[in-house]
Amino acid sequence: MKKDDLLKLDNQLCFSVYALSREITKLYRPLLDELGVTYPQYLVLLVLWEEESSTVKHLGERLYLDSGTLTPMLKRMEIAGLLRRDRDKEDERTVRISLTEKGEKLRANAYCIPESLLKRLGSEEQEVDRLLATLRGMIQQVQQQIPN
Amino acid sequence: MKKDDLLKLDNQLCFSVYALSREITKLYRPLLDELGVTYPQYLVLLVLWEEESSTVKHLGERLYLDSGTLTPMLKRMEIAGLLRRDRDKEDERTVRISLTEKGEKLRANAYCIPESLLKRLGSEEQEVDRLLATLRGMIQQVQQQIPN
DNA sequence: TACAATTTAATTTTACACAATTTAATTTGA
DNA sequence: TCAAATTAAATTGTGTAAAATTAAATTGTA
Repeated sequence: MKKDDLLKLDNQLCFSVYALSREITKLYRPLLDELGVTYPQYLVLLVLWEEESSTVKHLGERLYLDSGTLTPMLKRMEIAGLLRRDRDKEDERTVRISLTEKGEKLRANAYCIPESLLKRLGSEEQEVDRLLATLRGMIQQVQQQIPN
Repeated sequence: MKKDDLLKLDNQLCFSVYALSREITKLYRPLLDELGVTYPQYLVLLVLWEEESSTVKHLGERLYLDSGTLTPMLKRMEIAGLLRRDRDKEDERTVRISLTEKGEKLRANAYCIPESLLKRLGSEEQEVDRLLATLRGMIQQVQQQIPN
């Protein structure tokens, strides 16, 4: 790549990833509105649908989000009746997160969300899996310790 | 894919894209801090470094951002001395955006930013180009009119 | 045992994102 | 020509993100 091209917007991997992420969020929004949740809340629910119970720390690890983002989000989800936040008795720093019935029930109506993207892409499952693996590998690479 | 797997976080393309985008932003942050700009401001600058002059509308088209996001951002960049915002005399709805000398000078120190990602990924240029093309195609696919 | 170090979540601050709405300017069509 | 429709940017309101900081709890070590 010529040096001049290095700073062209269309050559920025970061921008394509960023823009795609936002476009997917936008695609999902009307469907998520029907569920009554925002996109990051949907991601929280995905984790909780997989696991009986979680903690703020664990959700943060799975979603690469810190408690600055999670705490207000979880509070709003608690207020909305989707989950409960309980201080762990054995270690009071830890806050356990568990779904309510209401939160669990939402799962049944959530299949349309990933399906909408797969339909839009019209790709073979294999292609999607390969891309997923690529992206996950990249996340690990980017997350590596900064040598500075 | 089994129906049950459809809602697993690790199978969500949307999450991988979202997480990667945020990790790249995080990687860039210290470098951008030295330039004195945020990541979205960096994207604005990339467009302006390519073009003599732009408008809020055009920046929005290139970056898929609306004026709710752009206007405050551009205002802060104007205050920081990076660019100017001028009402177009022929169509007063239009606001022209142009770089100051200070804004232009930043370009020379910006090469390290995309380079940091390429170095972290250690990929061949061809691989990156192919991935870029894939992601750009996906953006178009997701952006297509909603058939509802 | 006492205290320093570390951990967990909460809080504070700043900057986005985006839907909805508003304001002002321009274009369109009768 | 003029009102209706459309456009461009600004504003409003809500919800993230993330760095920095704080408060409380727990762990590690002398």
